[in-house]
Amino acid sequence: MIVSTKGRYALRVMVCFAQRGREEYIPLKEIAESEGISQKYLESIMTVLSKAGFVDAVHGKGGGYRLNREPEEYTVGAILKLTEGSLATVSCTTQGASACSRSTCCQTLPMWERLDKMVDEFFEGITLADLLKEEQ
Amino acid sequence: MIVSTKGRYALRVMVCFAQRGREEYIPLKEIAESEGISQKYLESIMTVLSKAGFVDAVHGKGGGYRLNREPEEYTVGAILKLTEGSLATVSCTTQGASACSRSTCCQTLPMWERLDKMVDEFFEGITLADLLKEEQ
DNA sequence: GTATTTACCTAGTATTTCCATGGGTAAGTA
DNA sequence: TACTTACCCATGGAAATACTAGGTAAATAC
Repeated sequence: MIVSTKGRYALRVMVCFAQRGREEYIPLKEIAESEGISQKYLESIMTVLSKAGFVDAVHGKGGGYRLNREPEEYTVGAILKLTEGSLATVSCTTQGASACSRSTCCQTLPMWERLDKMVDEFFEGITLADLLKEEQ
Repeated sequence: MIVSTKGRYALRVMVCFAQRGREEYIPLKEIAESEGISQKYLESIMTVLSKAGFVDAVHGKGGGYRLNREPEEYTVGAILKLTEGSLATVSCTTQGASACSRSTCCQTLPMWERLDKMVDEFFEGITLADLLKEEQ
């Protein structure tokens, strides 16, 4: 598995906010219920999104969260990298060249690097606006 | 991370066998030492490769393992699927359509399915022979 | 036929990551 | 002042990961 619930939840929630527009603030409780996600768990995810400036937060009644920018301006890659920390497919490529003693002669490393690049380009090529258009 | 050490070790070991040809059997101990992998851990991986008919095993002195087929006939995908069990990037796509109650209306599911397909085609498009040619 | 070498089998275990849960505090609104 | 909301910190269970340990069975060499 390359993406855990944390990143997947973050993405789904961001899609929700994108659908709702930037007119009003939506409380976390509402999003958690409509998406069927644990409210407490979602809190920790929203904190990350908020601190990174992906969403705008307001306390008190009538408060909640909303997007800070237009859906076109968020790539799936940016959201996932923020919440997941890394999207590396193997640890070989994450830890830098010095981590694995065999990196200089490893026959499989170039393949992992190509895969990482491909996955990164895939995620960077999709925005929230693209996901909104998605139909089943 | 999409591929754990188990799959990565399996791949590296298969490359080793491919490099050594099918003339002689190579004992696990030799491979483990040259690759710097725990001998005992590698045992469990070789058992899987052996049972699947990917390698041929012979007991006693002069015994060991060797490839059963030519390097061109092994795709990276086949080796990884065998040892990792699954190469699904998210659990949404693994557990079948019924697993996630939101699969029919999920705005992100089509993206995960496209990613899975892309990754699968990537791995299926590379053989052991291709890895042998790899240069750093 | 005994010793050695190798693969094969079963079980256990320490560590880490994942996926939350619980309880409180601070900020803003009616 | 009461209420609603975001924010903060600590804890815990479950599963996976990456081994480790100790034995058994098969083949070969002497």
